[in-house]
Amino acid sequence: MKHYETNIPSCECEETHAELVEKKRREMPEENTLYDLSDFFKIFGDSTRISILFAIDGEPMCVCDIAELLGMTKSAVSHQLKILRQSDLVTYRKSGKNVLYSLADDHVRDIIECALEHIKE
Amino acid sequence: MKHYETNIPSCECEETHAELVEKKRREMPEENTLYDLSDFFKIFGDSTRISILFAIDGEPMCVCDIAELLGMTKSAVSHQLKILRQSDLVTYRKSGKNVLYSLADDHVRDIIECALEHIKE
DNA sequence: CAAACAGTTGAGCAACTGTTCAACTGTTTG
DNA sequence: CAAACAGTTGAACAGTTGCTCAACTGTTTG
Repeated sequence: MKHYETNIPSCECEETHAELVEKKRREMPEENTLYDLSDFFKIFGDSTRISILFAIDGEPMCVCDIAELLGMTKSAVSHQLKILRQSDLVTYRKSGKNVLYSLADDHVRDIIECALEHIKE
Repeated sequence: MKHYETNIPSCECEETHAELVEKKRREMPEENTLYDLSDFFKIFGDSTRISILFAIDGEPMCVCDIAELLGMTKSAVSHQLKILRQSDLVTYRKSGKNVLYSLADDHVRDIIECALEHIKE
């Protein structure tokens, strides 16, 4: 669509597209980075896990209490906590019969905050 | 399980848990906010969509070129673009046979940047 | 106008995901 | 020690999701 200068228009167009694609290809992040990014967002892409993160924000909570707070079974909560644990988004410490979960770091809060701002529009 | 007023200690513990749960319940965001948040993150939780967002960052691209860049069919890309359109994360304008997609706003960049920082640790 | 191309769309399918259920471990307490 | 409770785990099932395929619309170009 650009550069019809001399005579071969459709060809020029092809070139332009190819060039743009090549430029973009060089600018793209590594494939692994893209997978890491989407995997990271995937964790937050479930309302149960988001709820758990809010629940344990500030003060740690045990599985039993989280389950009651969210109106879910301990099993369901535990399964989700496992995923959050494996992603290093939460930490835990045992306290007698209970296991107290807390947010791993402030970064988690930041990202949720960042998204909350986008949503409120 | 509650209000054994006078003498039983384990009951005290129950009370504490119930109080914590109630406190947390008051601090939790509205249910709809939690769904909105997770729905929002869900969009980013797919490597194809993340790739598309990176692709159209800076300079707009047509569906055909995005497809070539990512090594996917136009159909697959179009399906994902529809989702991104419905979430207001991208905008588009027609240009002859082509449809040029771009990022809807800088907010999108911010959030991805925010997550990228968390990942690099 | 017809052929070629860009893009969209709906149905169908395979893969994935979240919850439930039941069985299990480990700690506390009578 | 046994009962009760907190938590974890794997299998199974239902719901969701992303890609493919084929058919379609709309624009350009010979």
